[in-house]
Amino acid sequence: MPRAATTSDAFNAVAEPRRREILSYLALAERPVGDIVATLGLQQPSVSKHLRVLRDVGLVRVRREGRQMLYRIDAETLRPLHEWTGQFERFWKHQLNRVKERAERQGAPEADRRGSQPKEEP
Amino acid sequence: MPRAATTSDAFNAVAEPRRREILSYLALAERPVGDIVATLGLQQPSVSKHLRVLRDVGLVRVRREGRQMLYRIDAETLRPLHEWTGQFERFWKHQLNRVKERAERQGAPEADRRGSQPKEEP
DNA sequence: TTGACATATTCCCATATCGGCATCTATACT
DNA sequence: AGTATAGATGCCGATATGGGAATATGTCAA
Repeated sequence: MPRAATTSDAFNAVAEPRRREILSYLALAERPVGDIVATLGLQQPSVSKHLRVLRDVGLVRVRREGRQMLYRIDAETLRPLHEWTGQFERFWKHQLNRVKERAERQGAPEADRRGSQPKEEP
Repeated sequence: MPRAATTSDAFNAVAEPRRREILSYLALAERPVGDIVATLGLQQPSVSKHLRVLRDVGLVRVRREGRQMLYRIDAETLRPLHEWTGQFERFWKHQLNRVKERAERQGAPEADRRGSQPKEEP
């Protein structure tokens, strides 16, 4: 079984750096494909394909405007990603954790062991 | 050119659902491989491989304890991901945006056009 | 030592990927 | 109608992937 399709969810779609760049760029404003090509310095077909993926997972929306296609972001789809990562926020939020980690690693000699929770948050 | 390696960065490593599950599980406490296998119901070799990837990108750390390998999360690596997605937070944070979007799409008829920024935040 | 247990690594395979290049479609312009 | 412009799609090839099964490595225990 190969890797999950890039279009399977936002996580996979966003794994590609170029796609991230495109999204960041589109966060500024709605833009036609040509602008993306010019700004990011990618091949036009390449951009179209990336946009296709982003479109399939619902990260962007399109709208025709004469011969151009105007892409705008639909970041709502990115929310789960932000929230999922937020689950681990406590691990970096306060340097306090560093202290705690050291303590757990060195101190508390054999108080708890395999199977017990090194309680991260009291 | 194939997709970037899963070990190329946290974005790619985390694109795999099973790897996300493992991380969430490890967020609770340091755990030996066997616990992960039992809890997530995956094959042992599969878990080992996933852990290998997570290890390579620095999302987890290992420590030997007798015959078991105790894995613990090193979520610091996840921080860039959280921050990158945070860049788009304003798109969902307040419903205000919905209002603004409607306004931009319909109102302001032909004031700005191709090339001008539909300023998202005043 | 030998054996049992915990985990890691290797090999095989079907598949989706991204880039490059060529081509197709759709709209506009004269 | 004919041409130019904006984008999309199709085909190709090299490659890393994740699952499965088998096997290897490492540690403890008798």
